Amino acid sequence: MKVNIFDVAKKSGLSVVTVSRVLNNSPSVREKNRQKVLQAIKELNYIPNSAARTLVRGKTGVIGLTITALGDTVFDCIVKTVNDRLKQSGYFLAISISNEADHEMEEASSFLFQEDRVDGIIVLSPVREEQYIAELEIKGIPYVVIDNQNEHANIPTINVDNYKGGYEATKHLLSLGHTRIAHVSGEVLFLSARERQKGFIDALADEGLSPFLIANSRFGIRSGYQVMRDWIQSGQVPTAVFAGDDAIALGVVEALEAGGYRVPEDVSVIGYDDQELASEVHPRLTTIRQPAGQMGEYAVKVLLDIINGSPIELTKFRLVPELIVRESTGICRDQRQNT
Amino acid sequence: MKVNIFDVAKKSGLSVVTVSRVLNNSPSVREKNRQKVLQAIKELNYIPNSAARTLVRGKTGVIGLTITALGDTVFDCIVKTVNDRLKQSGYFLAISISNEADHEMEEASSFLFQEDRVDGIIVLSPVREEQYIAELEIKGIPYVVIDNQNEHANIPTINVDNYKGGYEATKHLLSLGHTRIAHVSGEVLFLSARERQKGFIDALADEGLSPFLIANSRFGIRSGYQVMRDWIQSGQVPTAVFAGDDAIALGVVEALEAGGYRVPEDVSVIGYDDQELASEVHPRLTTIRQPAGQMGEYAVKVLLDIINGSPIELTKFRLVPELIVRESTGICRDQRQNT
DNA sequence: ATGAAAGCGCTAACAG
DNA sequence: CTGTTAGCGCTTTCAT
Repeated sequence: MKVNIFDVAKKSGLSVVTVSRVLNNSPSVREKNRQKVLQAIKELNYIPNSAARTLVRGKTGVIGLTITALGDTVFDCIVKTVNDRLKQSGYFLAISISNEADHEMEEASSFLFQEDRVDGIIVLSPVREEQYIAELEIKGIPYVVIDNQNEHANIPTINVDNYKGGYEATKHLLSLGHTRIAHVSGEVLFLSARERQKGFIDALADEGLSPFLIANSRFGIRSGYQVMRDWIQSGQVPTAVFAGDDAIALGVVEALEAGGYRVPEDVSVIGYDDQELASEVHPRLTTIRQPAGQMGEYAVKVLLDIINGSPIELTKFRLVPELIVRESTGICRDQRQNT
Repeated sequence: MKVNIFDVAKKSGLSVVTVSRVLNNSPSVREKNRQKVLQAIKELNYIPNSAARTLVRGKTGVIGLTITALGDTVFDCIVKTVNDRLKQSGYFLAISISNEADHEMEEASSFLFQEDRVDGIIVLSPVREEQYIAELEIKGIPYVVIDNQNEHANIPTINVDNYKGGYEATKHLLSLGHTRIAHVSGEVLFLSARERQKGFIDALADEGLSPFLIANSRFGIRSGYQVMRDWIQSGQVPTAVFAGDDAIALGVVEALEAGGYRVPEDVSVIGYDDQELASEVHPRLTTIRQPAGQMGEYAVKVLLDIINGSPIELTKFRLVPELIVRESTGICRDQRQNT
């Protein structure tokens, strides 16, 4: 049943070494023999045993990526890019969903951490960052983390400048003539949420303005909906709102429309992330795009450099997000009246 | 740097065999010695080499799962369940995103297929089903496919009864007094879309009714939006619509509200899948829930049975979906007037 | 209860 | 250009 390299050698009338050579594309094999081997491989339906190869080579050829949940189109894009880039470098990608609901410390380790199944790991937006890092350090597994929480950590990271994102989003609103601008943030527990908010406040301050309203809420549609509904009920309606993410933005839009306000005619709404949803919903969301592809690229580059022991200049990257203007933001009504 | 079992043996003053025994929880090790070994392992920070173990044992202990894209909360749930169930059985899960945009045949194989890195594979809702299956069969890798496209294929599958889903969704609308019911389907290229539509038509027929309108469209928000908008513009507004999935439903609701219709007061809308979105959007969507958890469970069970050569009674499962009533459907207005 | 020895399938020297 | 010979790190007989 199980056919191995010896079977192929016998069948092709050559030695295992030669077979191994054609397996590894060694140029030093007579074309005629190469064909014989290939032929035998095909006939026998032979597949090299990866465990044996890994054992002797000392490396697995696979890079792991841990992620906490699917259902995020930005992550999806990152993962796809990582997958492609890795393939180009001759590596395979293995993804592991780390159940964040797992009983605390119990088993922080995904299968990737166990033993030495991967040559390196990309940690994507971890919840328990410290734990992961500690474990990886101990085990001596090369890694890089994308979107980390602890800004002080001196580890290889790929991040996006959330401060700038918040700042730019607000500036966009400002440029449209808005002055009564509110912000619905995601959990301030997240560094990203805090940074976006900071950018928001500073952008306003730079114009001598202060926030019309700020709600420290949660990421998600319902959250945005509730906040906006409450504001409407209390008669406090801004002319523009900067939402902590696209889901919040969607909720805000829903609440606004339910309350009889039109977006963007009556109030403008800008999201964050540029999830797939953002360009499908009506009105299509103006938002701050995460440079997902770039994040994936850089992560792979940094990780591979570390693995190969390449001279590493820099292992901390801070990428910049991009403003995507669509339909949910427009000139401030008050402004329009003046014209 | 690299510490192996011999180092542990030396440090603990015992043989590699004994070390191996404690590694594998063999009961035949004197408690005192077990402690010594454990101690040495800890001090040396020893991690067993999985390649070596795999090589000698003949099995990897990891199950692969291929998926085409993240961003789907139903898949997310399936994957999480699979992950947990597998862990319970002592297996690890490795996920592989199969780039469907890949140059055709070129490299249909994910890293999971290459060589023999996994003991079995769960194929989740494949696009190029036939190709996958063929490859898996040739390589002799145990597998099971969830949500397959080819209804005739005689392979281990876990499916959901989409016909019943479509039928029940329609019956729900019918029970609310609706008679002018329309359907916006996903790509009829998908077996699931065709089956749902069939259930829709049959449910209507059983009441002596025929579809008010049917649009063979695509899955997605914009698609639902466009179809509904066109219907409204042409003055053909149903009192209820059965959407091929939750995204379509969301688009339909948006178009309806943009057109001045209220959901569910003026027209009822039912979705399909019960994506996370469904319960977050306003109004919260009535929908047909996919039994995601169950799918994961059955898939693992079937696959493990195949791997273990257990006497297998059945390898084809057809699970039943569930109607989740929320806010987007209500009594037909005409009906209400009569009461 | 413990250990010595024989591989698991493959590749990396080192000859020829 | 091709083959012989050692292992890679671990588990598994088979003794003791």
